[in-house]
Amino acid sequence: MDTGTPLVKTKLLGAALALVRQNGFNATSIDELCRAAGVTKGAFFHYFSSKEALAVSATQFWTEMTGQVFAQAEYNLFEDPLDQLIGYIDFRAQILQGRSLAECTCLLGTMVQEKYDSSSLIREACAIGIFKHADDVEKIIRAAKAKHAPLASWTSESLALHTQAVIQGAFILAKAKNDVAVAADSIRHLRRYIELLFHHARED
Amino acid sequence: MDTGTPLVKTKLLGAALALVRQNGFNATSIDELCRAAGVTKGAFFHYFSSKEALAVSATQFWTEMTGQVFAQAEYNLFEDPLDQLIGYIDFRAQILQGRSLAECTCLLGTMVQEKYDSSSLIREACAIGIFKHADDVEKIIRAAKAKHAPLASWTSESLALHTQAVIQGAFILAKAKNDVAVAADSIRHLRRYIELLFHHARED
DNA sequence: GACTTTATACCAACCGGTTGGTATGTGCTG
DNA sequence: CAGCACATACCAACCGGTTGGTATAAAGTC
Repeated sequence: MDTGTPLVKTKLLGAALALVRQNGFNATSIDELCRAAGVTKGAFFHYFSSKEALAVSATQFWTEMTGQVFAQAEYNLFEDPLDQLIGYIDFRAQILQGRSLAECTCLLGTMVQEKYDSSSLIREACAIGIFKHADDVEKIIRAAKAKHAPLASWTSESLALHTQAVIQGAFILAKAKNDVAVAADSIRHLRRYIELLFHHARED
Repeated sequence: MDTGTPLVKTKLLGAALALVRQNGFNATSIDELCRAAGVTKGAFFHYFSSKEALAVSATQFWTEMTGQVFAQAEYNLFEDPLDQLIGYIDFRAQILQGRSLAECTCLLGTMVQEKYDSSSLIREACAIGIFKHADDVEKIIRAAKAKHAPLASWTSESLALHTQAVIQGAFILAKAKNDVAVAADSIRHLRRYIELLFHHARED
């Protein structure tokens, strides 16, 4: 069996996801990372040329991982694209349940806020992950719009981006309050907005 | 004239706002802070017992500063509370115009994302600032709801928090894209949501 | 198929610079 | 001359990154 990527590298990336989501990127030292992964520093620099390179790899790792989670989620099986969209929103809310903040928040949102100005490489890598996911959501929205609200003035793209903004912002409120419930509340507002948007369009 | 707070302390706090918004809290060193403020390290530790204490002071400084900005904004003069609310949203969008990311994003959102798990003091200080502002918005929403949508099922509190989530999330997308326009787009969706919410209520 | 070469995968020790923080000094004010 | 408001000098710990090295295995050579 060949997994393609060596075990040590995967362990380092896994440790990076956990530690960066908990303490942020700058506060996570390479030594700490190696300790968590049970790996020496030499191994780290064998696989990553720098801490910045690890960050970029981590965003790719994250994007693949989460991409699979969403691709395998139930809501994709719904027939009506509007049901898929609402299903996606509900799925985002469901992910919050029973999870600690570090377990349910977004690595990319966390990292880009720290590094957007100091590392264009990391900023760009985060952007790719975020907007790729937004694009997946946009496909659903576009189909839903074509079917239920073809004349609506809003674009599928801007609504897709808005869903991501709400979710990212919900995480920040949750971190401030140290309680994921407030994030679920905000996602519920997002759900209602989308319902109103499509409900309104049908009445036109 | 006695400003109450010494000039050196104010200069340090001002430098802290600028540097933390640009590079984050962890990436901002005390030396760098002193250099930017034109002050020695001795002066820093004369006014702040630790870097953490500076962070807490900075959140209070920020909350007072932004509190004044919103208190003096035009939208407060509108008669109808719903106009005030829409005016507030537009004001938030307007702030983005012509400003760099570091100049228009929220210190508290930036800081709480970095420190929510590692410093409960900073987390709490950020929470106070964020939820105080949300409370100001809630007062407007409560008045608007009483007048235009008294029977609506959503609470003023959760809608106020949602406005803050959207704005915070919009900043993250803007940082990822390195472009404030995407934030303005999301705030426009927030505006439409509120309009739909109140429009819908009137039809009941 | 024995022998050499080269590349890979790691490791422990170490490096210069920076970090948050301190200890001590100094000038100014009442 | 007491005390506050700073300035200077310094420190141990930690930072990201480099070093010189070893063990293993694949690849080329005769």
